[in-house]
Amino acid sequence: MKYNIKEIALLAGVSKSTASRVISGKGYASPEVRQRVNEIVEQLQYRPNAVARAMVAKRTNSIGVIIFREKQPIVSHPLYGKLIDSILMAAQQRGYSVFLKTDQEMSIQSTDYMLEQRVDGLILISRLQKNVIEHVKKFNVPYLMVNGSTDDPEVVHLVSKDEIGGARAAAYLHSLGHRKFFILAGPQEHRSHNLRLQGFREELRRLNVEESHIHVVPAMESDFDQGYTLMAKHLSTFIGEAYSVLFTTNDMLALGAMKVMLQNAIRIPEQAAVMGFDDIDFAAAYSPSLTTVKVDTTRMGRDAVVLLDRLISRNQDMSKLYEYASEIIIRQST
Amino acid sequence: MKYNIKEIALLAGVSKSTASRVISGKGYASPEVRQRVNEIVEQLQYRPNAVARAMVAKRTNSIGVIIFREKQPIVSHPLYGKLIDSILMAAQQRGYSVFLKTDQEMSIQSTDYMLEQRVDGLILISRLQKNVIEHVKKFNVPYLMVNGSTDDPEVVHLVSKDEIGGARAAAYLHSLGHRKFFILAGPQEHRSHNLRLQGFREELRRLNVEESHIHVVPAMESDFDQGYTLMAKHLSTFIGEAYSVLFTTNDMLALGAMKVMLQNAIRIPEQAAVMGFDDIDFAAAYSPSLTTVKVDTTRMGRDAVVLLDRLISRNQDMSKLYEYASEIIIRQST
DNA sequence: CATTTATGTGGGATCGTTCCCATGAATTCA
DNA sequence: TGAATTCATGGGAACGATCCCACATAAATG
Repeated sequence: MKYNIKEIALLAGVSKSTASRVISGKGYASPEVRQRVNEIVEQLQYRPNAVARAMVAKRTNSIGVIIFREKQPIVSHPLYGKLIDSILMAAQQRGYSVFLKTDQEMSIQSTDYMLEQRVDGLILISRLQKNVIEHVKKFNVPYLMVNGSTDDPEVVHLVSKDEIGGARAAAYLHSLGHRKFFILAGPQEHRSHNLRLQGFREELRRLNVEESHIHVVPAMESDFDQGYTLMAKHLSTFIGEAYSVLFTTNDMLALGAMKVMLQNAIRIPEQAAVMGFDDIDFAAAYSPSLTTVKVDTTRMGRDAVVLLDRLISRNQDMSKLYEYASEIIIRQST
Repeated sequence: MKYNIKEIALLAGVSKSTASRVISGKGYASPEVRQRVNEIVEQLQYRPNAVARAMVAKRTNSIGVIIFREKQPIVSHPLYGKLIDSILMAAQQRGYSVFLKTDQEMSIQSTDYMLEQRVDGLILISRLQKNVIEHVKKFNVPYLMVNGSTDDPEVVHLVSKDEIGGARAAAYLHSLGHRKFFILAGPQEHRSHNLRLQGFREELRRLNVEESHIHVVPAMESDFDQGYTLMAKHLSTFIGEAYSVLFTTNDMLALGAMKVMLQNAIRIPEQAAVMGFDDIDFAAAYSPSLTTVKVDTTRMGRDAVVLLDRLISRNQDMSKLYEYASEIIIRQST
């Protein structure tokens, strides 16, 4: 049922070398021989064994994507899902297969089986501990990071300009006339949450908004439930002190908070505006739809593959840091 | 920088056979030798080459997941994302790596590179053409289908009991007192959409609901935008003829439609109730949250891996059809 | 003390490709 | 016509592991 190239060669009446030349498409072979071999291949539905090929080529034509989740599943995460989607698409276009792996604790082991030379390169997504980078480095497998937090100048990494995004959000809200800001800030050990908040506050300072008119509530998680819970808890403060706008460091928090507000008959945006960050699909779908800062995840994913591909071919020195601008998407919530 | 077992053996002062025995953990080796080899392995951070291993073992310890999308990216699809998540989790637990591939047209080629013996088995998700199954069959790679539409009794497939789910939804809505039903029905060539609609109508018939009190609007797509567009178009009918409830064959359609209703100040559920199908995460998050029929995707994904694993070990005849019950989740929209 | 049995170890074939190199046949050129 | 060149093919090593089998050596048995 399963043939190897030797059998194909035998049936075509040629040597396996010749058969190999025809099948792989490199090297001499006369038209007649070519035809004969191809016929047999077609007839028997022969496919060269990728493993054996990889063995001699020292190239598997596959890449590994490792993504670190905190608690929840990650593929179904509205943001990371998009990222994976675009990575998948770009990789397939370039002839790469994709190994996908998620891991809860970003332990050294989680990368281990990717380092058994079964992938040509690695894309590491989200934050990870320093020792893991060290570990991966040791194996000199080409790799890069997307939205991770590293200050290692040797590591190629793709990040969004979260600080600028935060600043823009602040400027935009201020321009609408808002002067009292309520903020739900996701885990500060996360690069994005941290920078988004920083950028936002910085800009408010620049705009001379009084410090006492800025209320920051720290969030331990960054999901819908957390947004809901925190807003429910602080609703009285929010209303009592008449904050006119809520800014959150990601969309999920915003949507969760918005749900509380809607349940309490707060009219959005008339009574209070809401602005998130990420532009996940549901930001547009929610009612009212959510004004947010869009991160072009799709482009980041595509670029990650392109860069990794280049890294794999080792044919050029490249810069290490790639930053992605973010864009304000105005919707009904402001 | 990269060592092979021969070099490890040399440094440990043993033959590669002995080294192999220590490293793979099968076969004799004296404690001293064992220790010596392990030391070298640790010191040089040696990892056996997975490709070479796969070559002789004829086992790659990886499985392929192929998922067919119509237009949009699929991983970020709220339902399929979940499925993939659980497959990933289960596969990792069992020591499998996962190749992920999405394909627009479910062409024969899309499975091709999975058939080069680089995976031990295949999980095919969503519908696919008949000839593709034939093709995969030819290669006798173990495989199974999740939520695909096939009547081939030889193919192992996992499906949700959509018909029963539809019936239950109808019964539930009827029990609430609804007598005029407006339905948004997704593409009928899809197994799930088709069966959900059938089950729903069947039950209404059983409950003696007049045919003229059932209005079915066919949808070409099954996403948010489609739900929005169709509801916007048929809103006057909906209101004019005083339908008291909207049922859709999936949540995305429901959410899209709900947005139109909210924008037109229709009070949900007082004025009109809405019920979807799937129980995607955002069904709970929406405001008002959506009553729906839950499909236990997580369990399906896990089971798919378990079954495929069994199929790979070829050690038992197993039944071919696995059906998953669905459960009504009551929320604010009804 | 000879023989069997247990205990370790190493040699070499094997998996299915690719690719280098040698070799033979056909063609071109002086 | 003989040498150089091109064209076409095949032999065999290599990739890096596993694993069968043979072979030592030591321990146990009669």
